[in-house]
Amino acid sequence: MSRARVLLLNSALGPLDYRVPHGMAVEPGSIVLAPLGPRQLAGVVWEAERMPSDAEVGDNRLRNLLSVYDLPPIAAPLRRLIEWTANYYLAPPAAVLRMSLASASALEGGRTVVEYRATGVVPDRLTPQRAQALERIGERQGLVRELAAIADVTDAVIRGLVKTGAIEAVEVAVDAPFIDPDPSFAPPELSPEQREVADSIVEAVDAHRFDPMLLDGVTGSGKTEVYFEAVAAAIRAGRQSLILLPEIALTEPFLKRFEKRFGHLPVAWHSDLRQSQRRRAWRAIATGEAKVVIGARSSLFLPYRNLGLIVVDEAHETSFKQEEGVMYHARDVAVMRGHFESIPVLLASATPAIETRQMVAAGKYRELKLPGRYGPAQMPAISIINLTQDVPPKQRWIAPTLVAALQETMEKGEQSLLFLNRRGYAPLTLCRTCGHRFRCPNCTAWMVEHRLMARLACHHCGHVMPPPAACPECHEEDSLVACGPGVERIADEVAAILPDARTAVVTSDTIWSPAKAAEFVNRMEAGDIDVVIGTQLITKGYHFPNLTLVGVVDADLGLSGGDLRAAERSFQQIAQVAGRAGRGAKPGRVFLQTREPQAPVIQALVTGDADSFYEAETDSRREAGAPPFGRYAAIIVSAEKQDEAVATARLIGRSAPEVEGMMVFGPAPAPLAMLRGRHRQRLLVHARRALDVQDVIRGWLGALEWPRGVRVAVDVDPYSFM
DNA sequence: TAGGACGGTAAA
DNA sequence: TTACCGTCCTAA
Repeated sequence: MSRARVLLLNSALGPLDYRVPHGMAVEPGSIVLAPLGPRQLAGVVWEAERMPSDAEVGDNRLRNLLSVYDLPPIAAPLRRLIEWTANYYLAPPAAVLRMSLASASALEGGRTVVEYRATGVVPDRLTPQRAQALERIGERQGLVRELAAIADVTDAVIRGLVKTGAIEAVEVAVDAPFIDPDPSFAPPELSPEQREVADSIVEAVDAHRFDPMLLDGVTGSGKTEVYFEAVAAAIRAGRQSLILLPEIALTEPFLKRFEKRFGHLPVAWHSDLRQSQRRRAWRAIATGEAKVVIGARSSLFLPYRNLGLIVVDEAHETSFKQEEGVMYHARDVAVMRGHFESIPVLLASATPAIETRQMVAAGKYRELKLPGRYGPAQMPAISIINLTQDVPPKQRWIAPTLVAALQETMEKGEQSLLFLNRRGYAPLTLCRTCGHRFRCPNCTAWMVEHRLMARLACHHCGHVMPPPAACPECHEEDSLVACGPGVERIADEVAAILPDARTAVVTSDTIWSPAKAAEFVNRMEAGDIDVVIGTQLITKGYHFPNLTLVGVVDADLGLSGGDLRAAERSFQQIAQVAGRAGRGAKPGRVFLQTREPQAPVIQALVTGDADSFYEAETDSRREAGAPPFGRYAAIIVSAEKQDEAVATARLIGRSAPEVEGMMVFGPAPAPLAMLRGRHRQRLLVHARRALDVQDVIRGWLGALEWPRGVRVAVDVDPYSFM
């Protein structure tokens, strides 16, 4: 009797054992359909010794597997990655597996239609109509309606012929195949330095060995062109490449660059794919048809048939950290996948994370440096606007110096960018009469005014309401005032300063699809926009040669959060947005508006001395035992009833084990004490690096029980402390 | 007594 | 997670 351990697509369940019926062949990795109670569920056969089950079930109680899907099995390196991810991030293995089998419909097969063609069989009764049909159809194949049209007979005649066997049905795949990118389509001219770096990556691809690398070069130094050479090498070697990007809404310019280099588009993978696109992409990835995949972080777990290279572009981006469900960091998991697959992993960034720099310093990652900007472009000059001296007028946020710079730039026919990482018109609305503030009913957050949509919106749960005419508290009319600036308000200010300027607001509210991104890029390139006002969405990957002025409206904003990465993130964000200026032949200027000109971040940006800033940041992390020198894990308890959340959090706090090298802080109400209608409490675990803190937490929480409806999530290596 | 809401539990 | 079952309550 043959039994198989199966990991089903049900996160609440561990692995279950099944009987393999006679005539069915399975191996570890086989994708199978299994009965579960009254239902049927897909799953993957696993090595029993690697996936312990909590209760052994006797042979007599096993049920038969129903079928094996006609798909390549999940290969061992991916199975190891799924195990590693589940173990490291304290997630159910099935939850990780679900990311690999991301499309239920893809398992069933590609979409097909039934077409018809002649078989050569002559029907018993060959009526004139039938004879005419067979003669005219000849070798042709098509839908019934099409054949009837060709033969100039009715559908019924064709169907009659099908019945007699003179015409047969054939299933035809409707999904058009993806066209392979051509590695030799338009190779770039690389500088000698770029060529050297590219060759070094290509060598690693050809050697098919695990080789984590940091590709470090200022914005505009041509990192993309360089790693495209490695992608070309992988295509030539017949292997697949995965390029991970942080945001997919703005991949449009990236896709264009790819198409220019390789002649065809890559296969895209992100959460906004339609079901049919998802199915088609998944199958192409699993069969090896997709040679290059551009994807959001979830593309990391897909079952590539023969992966040869992973690139993590803008690797410093914190959006690679998944903040719900399986809370993994795509950058780190990418390196693990490279390890299991024995392939190179390239982390590309102009502003690498301290964690990544430390891996280089420790000799774990190799560093490849691109020295300067490519071609004639120079790095922009960065200057400070001290907001305590160069004061904007009341209810305005752009200082006179920056106003003058905007005017000059526009007069020269060049483009400007104002950066403010705040969506909407104003972050807070209050009543002048009674002081009432508009709060989200589901979250600990203010309702943000969006004039373009004529709504107040919560940025955490999506709750919206029309802007009220009167205060709901004191019923005073026309008493509501907008407090503070958002990008929409800055756009109004620009319109007041430069009445002739053509402006564009670029945020996730205005650029929510690849088509919108393309439209914006086209308008920008055509010179139809003078001033762009944007959030961090604009910091990523755009290349506008005529953009010569960047103004950072509030350079201090990123420091307010106060979490351990605030200064670093602030530096990265401003350095990235500054990098949008002067990417063509014309030199760029950058102004930082700040109230703290002496802050280390600001000084590092102005002097260009990033190294000492990073050194100081790294030292302070080392002293605090913060990542990457020590580790954190957050335990987030949430429930609809506040007392249940508090009680469970206290129970967890009380039960914390005494472990050498580990400290537990809290519980305390989370900064976002209420989110989407759930009350939240947090505990923070700090551990020294060598401690297997996951194992401790597993044992600790595993021994506890809490009421239904209370959720306890563990965020290993947290990035958000909200 | 039928039917609905709720909570607990099994699923191999 | 989902389906099912038992318990308890209410309306008829």
